[in-house]
Amino acid sequence: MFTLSEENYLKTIYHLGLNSEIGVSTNEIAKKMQTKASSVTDMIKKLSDKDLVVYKKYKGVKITDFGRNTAANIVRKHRLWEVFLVEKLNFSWDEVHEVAEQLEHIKSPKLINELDALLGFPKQDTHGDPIPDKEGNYHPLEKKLLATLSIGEKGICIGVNDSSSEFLQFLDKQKIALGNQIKVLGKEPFDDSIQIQIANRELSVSNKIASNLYIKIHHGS
Amino acid sequence: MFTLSEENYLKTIYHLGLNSEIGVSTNEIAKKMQTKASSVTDMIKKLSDKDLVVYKKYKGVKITDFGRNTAANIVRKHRLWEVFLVEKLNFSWDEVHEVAEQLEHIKSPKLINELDALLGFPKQDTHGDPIPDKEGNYHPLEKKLLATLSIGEKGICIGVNDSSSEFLQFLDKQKIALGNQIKVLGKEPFDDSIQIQIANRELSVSNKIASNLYIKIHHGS
DNA sequence: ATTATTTTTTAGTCTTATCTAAAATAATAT
DNA sequence: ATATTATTTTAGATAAGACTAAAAAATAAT
Repeated sequence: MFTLSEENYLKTIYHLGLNSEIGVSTNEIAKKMQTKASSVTDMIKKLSDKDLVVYKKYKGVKITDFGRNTAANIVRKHRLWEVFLVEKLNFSWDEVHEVAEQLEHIKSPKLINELDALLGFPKQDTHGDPIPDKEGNYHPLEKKLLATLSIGEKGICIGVNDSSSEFLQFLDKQKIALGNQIKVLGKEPFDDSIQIQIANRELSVSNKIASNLYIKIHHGS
Repeated sequence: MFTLSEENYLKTIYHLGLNSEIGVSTNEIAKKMQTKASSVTDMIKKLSDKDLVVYKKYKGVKITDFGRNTAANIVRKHRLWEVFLVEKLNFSWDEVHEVAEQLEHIKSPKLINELDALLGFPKQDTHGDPIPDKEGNYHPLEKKLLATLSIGEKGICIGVNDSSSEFLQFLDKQKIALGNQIKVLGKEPFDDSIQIQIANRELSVSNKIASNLYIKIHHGS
């Protein structure tokens, strides 16, 4: 079994390493975890001793299969708890993260599998992120950032990149929700803002917003 | 906010002090928590610094109003989670304790109050113990140990003293459940066993069992 | 190719929570 | 009242996880 700290480091390494083949650097981890590089080095050695990562001095870390599996299980717990909080306990999607950060460390396989069943085996969490199954497998959604769409393209709003309270509350205020259909009406080169149609309304959103909103593209029909 | 360790010590002191006016001794705490007396002394000082207990050297500790309130809140969380695990996640009553020990430390007032609502504001947990309200108040049930009843007395089985898996599984096997009506048919002086009638069956239970089962007495009618 | 800069690691310190062994105090027995 | 025993506290050590400051290695710049 792993400590709270080990689990948090592992999760960070897992997320940082998802979209890159090369190792994750010490500084990257330190920045993400708001800690010092020396603390990261210490912890990396512990994770390496436990075969969760492969560590080469000055070369960063790479997660092992065992580490990836362990991390996916923590992510599974985090996301299932998020769904639970929203669906069963009336949390809004900007309130769930902090509590899920705590709940993800609870150790009980039965608990999490029963929770999964209670929620009807959801495939995505409330931010549109996929929920790994018991074996750690999941299907990443085919998605593009709104900012990368061309004029005329349309799709469904399925996730966020930044899940800070501020951003999520902004979306709520603008009545932009997951599941909404979005169509790009125009793009303004001057400030890179984007004109969109969403739920029968027309809206102009800044590039910053558009860079944090994931869209699932309609293929074919 | 308090550390995991502080919360666990406080909870133990709260429980040990419930039925006695005098202070709780260092050794009592050490025994209950499976730790050493010197560790208890160290922690007692920390709890005292935080005004959770009053500590006089060599005289044990007494919990303060603030400490009692804090402890009651942890107990509230523990017992609500137990109900949740049994009612919503198909746990049996002998499986809940270990997981609830973890869940009771999750910090989120909204979480626990919504959970309370989801469960329909239960007043007792699955072992018959009362659940404190938000303010830390609760009504202890009027209860007697089965071992203390006289021949002919009857009542309802409402709680257990020992909530170890072994004991709870024994009760399940004997089909003794909370809510069952029990009548004392006889007492055997030789081994202090007790003959009872429960749900139309007659049963002889040992003194050890009878000393761990709480009965709510029928008054009047 | 040698500096200069950035990144990473090491060495040493701090805090929290634990322990053992010894000292101090309290309780008990004679 | 004093000696014995039991309890509690202190002193010092250890391990985990974090930090600062300095050294080492890798990268970038001239």
